[in-house]
Amino acid sequence: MRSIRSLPPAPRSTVPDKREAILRAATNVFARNGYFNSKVADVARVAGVADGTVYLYFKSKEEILRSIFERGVSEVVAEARAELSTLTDPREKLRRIAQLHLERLSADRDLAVVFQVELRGSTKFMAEFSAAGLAEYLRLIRETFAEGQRAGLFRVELNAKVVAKILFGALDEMATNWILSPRNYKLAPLADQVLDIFLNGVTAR
Amino acid sequence: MRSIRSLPPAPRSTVPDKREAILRAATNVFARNGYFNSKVADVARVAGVADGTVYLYFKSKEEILRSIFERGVSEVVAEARAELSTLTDPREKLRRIAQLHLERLSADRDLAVVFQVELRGSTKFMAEFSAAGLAEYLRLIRETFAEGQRAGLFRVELNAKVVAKILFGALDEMATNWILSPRNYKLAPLADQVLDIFLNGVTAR
DNA sequence: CGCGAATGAGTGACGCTTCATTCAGGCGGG
DNA sequence: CCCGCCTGAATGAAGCGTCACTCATTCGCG
Repeated sequence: MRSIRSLPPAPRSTVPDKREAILRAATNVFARNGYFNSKVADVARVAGVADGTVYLYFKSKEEILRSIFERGVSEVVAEARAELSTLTDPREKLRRIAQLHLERLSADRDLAVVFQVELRGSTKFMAEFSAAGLAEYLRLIRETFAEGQRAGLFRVELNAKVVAKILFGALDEMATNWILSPRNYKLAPLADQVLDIFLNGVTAR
Repeated sequence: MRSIRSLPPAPRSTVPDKREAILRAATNVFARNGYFNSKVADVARVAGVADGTVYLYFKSKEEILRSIFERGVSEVVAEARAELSTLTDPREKLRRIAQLHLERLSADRDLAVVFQVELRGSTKFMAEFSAAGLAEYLRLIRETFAEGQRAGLFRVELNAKVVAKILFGALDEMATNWILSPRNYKLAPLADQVLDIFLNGVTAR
């Protein structure tokens, strides 16, 4: 295991918002070492605060992870809903969802690692993830698809729930592969390739 | 955290192959509590052996997880290759791959949890997983798809790598959702629904 | 009786969390 | 205008429970 010590602590004076600094640091440390292998002391060092300070802002190590997760989900869902209101064609909506999904993950690789890998690392977090954010996200996809079915664009015999999972799963796999790959390619353009195949598969003829 | 103590230890005499018993027990315990929250002592109790005995068969706790993973992957790839040799149509081959994928996971829920959740819980295991088994599995899908492209069945402009990831991702999401769902539905039939949409999306017209 | 397999209590390290102490800066009285 | 008081934020050393792993001892079979 590589030591975290190689990273210099952030200078004391440049950290105005401690809570924010701790969340950032934690995202970085968790992404590098994994949640269970990360020490609260590492997070504190990278954040430029003392160990004890972490506990002025978070009840426990676990709550730090939960906070990273909650903020990420609420931001992305809000952004997606806002963007979608400007579009009418369900096909364009789905395309925009896919683009946002991959754009957002590729914009912050550390956050992406936490979401794609660390959050999946225990049934407990997974269940939470599933119950809270993922469920709502899948619902967004499902409803958009159903809208397209009613408009006669998509095959009506398809189960919207299953379809939503297929699209999400395909995007999720793109993201996970991108994180694990040593190659340095662009993630976002894959959204269009996925949508191309997906729309072809579900379009009514 | 729920105690493991509620499970009675297996009777001493009924455990002929200790290594096998430990692997089974570990799959069960890891699936219930997560790898990092599981104690070697729990695994030993469920396996019906003493703590120390675990170390006669495995170098470390981590090696137990690795062994579960290696056996699972090698079995499934071997089975898939054998089955595929009896088929000629690439479309049928892909369908069979998808069916096997979901059938195998639904046949052993504990194993499925370890594969879908626990194995993803650290970039380290993920990277290993990716390098070893998953890469080969994706290659199998990709080559089968490319075969169909050469035969004029599938759209030649599609990137076979991306297509393989889409199919895998969709199946993977079905599996993960099934594990996390409290509902008790059949996983395997979803393979056909996924393939239906997938083939529709990639077929040359 | 001998020997390899199995045991499980012990150990040492580790890391989350606590809390007695320090520090910084706003405020009021002289 | 200055100074010392007070408050709450910040500190970081250490307590304390937890667990992976070890090894001296026992077991049981041939």
